[in-house]
Amino acid sequence: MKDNQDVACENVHSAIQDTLYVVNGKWKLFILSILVNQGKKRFGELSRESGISPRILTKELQELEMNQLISRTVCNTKPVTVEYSSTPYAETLKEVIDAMIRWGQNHRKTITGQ
Amino acid sequence: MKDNQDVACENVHSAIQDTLYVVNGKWKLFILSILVNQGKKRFGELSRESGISPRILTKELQELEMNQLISRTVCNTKPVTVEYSSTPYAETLKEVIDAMIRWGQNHRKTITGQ
DNA sequence: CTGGATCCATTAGGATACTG
DNA sequence: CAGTATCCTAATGGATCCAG
Repeated sequence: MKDNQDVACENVHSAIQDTLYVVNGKWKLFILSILVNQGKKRFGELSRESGISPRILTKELQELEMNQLISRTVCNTKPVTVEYSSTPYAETLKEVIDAMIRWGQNHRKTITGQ
Repeated sequence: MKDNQDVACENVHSAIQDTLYVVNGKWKLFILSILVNQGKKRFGELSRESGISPRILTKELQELEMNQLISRTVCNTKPVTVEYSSTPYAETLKEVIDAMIRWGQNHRKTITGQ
């Protein structure tokens, strides 16, 4: 294991940085957790439920779409509505998201003294 | 599971936000991954290996220490050296760290076309 | 309804030089 | 060696107005 670790050392470091680069900031993993766990949402729903202002939400959604983690569908309604949903590729992040949810739940118990 | 999800919905959201609040920024999880996987490091080692400038590193380490995720030990050397190491509580974050390392490795393969 | 445009305040992050 | 001080840039976030 030591040997493995030594040779893999550089890769391990760049790996976690690669992930942090894709899901950087306060919002991306949060948005993904909503879409992955609850399915598709419209722009307004996301804005309301997350508390993210439209300007920031637009930017975050565009970056997530660039990384193939969400898809954007314009609906033929009047006025137009737009649905965002997580892609199959985003499902591969579920392991990360779930681990963070579990840790957050446990951490809250810990700091509030159970 | 639907029922569970509905009642747990608010908690799930705040949970991931709680986690993101503790390990916010580009560096905290990266620093933790080094200390968790490689054991204790001195300030200078961390700065060199991570590429984080001293000012930022100091700030990040202080915040991690405040959250009981790392411990700081001043050694009786001349000149003084300081060792940082992950705490047992940081081990509970290993699940998150490892998931992010695995995802980053896979993501790199994906975007470079395997 | 979606989301772009503008303006402004706050914060995060980086480079460099310097002190105990 | 460890960490501060100073200075600066970029990113983040909120408010509001507006257009397709």
